[in-house]
Amino acid sequence: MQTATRPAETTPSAHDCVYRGLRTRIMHGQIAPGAALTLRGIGREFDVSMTPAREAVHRLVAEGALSMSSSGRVSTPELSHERIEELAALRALIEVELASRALPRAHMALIERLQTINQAIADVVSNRDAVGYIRTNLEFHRTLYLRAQAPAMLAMAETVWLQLGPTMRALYGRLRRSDAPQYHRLIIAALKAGDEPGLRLAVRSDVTQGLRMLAG
Amino acid sequence: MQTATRPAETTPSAHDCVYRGLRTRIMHGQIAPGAALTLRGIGREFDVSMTPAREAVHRLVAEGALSMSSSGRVSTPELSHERIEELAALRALIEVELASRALPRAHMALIERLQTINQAIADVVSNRDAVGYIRTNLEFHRTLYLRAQAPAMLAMAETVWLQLGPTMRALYGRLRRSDAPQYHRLIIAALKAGDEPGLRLAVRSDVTQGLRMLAG
DNA sequence: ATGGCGCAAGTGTGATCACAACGCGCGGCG
DNA sequence: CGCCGCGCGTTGTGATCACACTTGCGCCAT
Repeated sequence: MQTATRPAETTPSAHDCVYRGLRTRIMHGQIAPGAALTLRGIGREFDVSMTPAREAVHRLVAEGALSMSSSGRVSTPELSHERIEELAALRALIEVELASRALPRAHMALIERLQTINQAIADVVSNRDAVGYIRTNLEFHRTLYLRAQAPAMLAMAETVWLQLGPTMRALYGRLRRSDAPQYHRLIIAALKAGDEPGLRLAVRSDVTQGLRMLAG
Repeated sequence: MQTATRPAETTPSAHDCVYRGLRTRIMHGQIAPGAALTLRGIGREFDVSMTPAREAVHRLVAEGALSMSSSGRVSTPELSHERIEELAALRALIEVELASRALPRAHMALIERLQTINQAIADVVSNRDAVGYIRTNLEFHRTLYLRAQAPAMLAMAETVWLQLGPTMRALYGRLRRSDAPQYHRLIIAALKAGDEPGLRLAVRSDVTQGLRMLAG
């Protein structure tokens, strides 16, 4: 089965390829909550055997991105309100810290890139593109947090994003279209002003605003 | 990641058994940093084939408990000072929140159990039992945080403990023996008094005190 | 004696197979 | 007409095997 393409000199291990593919799909909300997955189906889709598919699925289950029934059947989880509230609180805790650490290192080039991404968000919002909205919104946050130089914290934040992925799409349906970049502008303003309390409040508000209606 | 699920009457799968065995060993500091592991060796030790051993190892690598070289060789990681500082900050963020959420639900039976565990800590400390100290100390924190009714946060905290596991033992060697339960007593006192700011400070101090000397 | 080279043992990866458990649908019975 | 039981297809699990790659050790040439 490993006959098709081997162009690169570095070996991109199959299970990692499957893992990344599924991971971005889940994080971007391309899989509905409650959807079932099968190892053979995944293997067929990615042109690998069951072994790499099983490893990728187990890894995602371990990270909370997928849930596994007692019989081993795998599906995307449907989160309870309590769990959504918890994950929102975790986002607030970690991302406020990441933003605070990124603040002293945020120079003008970063702020301009954030503004560019924010414009892209406005575009996908006007196009009713749910997946594009989630992806671009996460890109905004990741771009800011990369400046914090805190890989372990960023990994934790991405794990939380991953767990919230499938429900994000459901959230998008109820979300008012126009208020998407509202707190993003506050974040950018606080970055420009070097206002740390304002930045913390803006990030916390941005993270909490959408999730509150799902949890409450 | 989810440790709360009961296996019920079903036979626990082999890879999960290997995973839990390795996980507790790593978290308790029973494996030195930099030690190498082989899939066939693990399989031989747990009397399973390579397949469950590989899954368990990959899962631990995904959680940051083990590190994998470019050739796929697996060993326990040796953390940099920056990473230790990050993980300590994460502990502070998450565990302070967990303690704060546990405070309104903490009744007398819980406080008594914490005092019992604290006495056990004093015992193992006097016996120079590093592994026992780490295990009992984690039991103290877990017992408190279980009252927060926040499984996602607790899972995050345990992931951080897991990553710090191999270096915890190295920390224990430099640690003053007598000051171990010092902040624990402050935690218990704050719980008794219902003093939330005091509790937050005590937990933050307890989490940060030992790790600061490793990171700085 | 020492440094480079090649072979052999060992390791991770992925495919395939045998097996047990679960789910679902069909058919018979009340 | 409805309900229960059973059999087949499907799924996850774990063992085994073939293969590519790394590693480390010994041997030969300088």
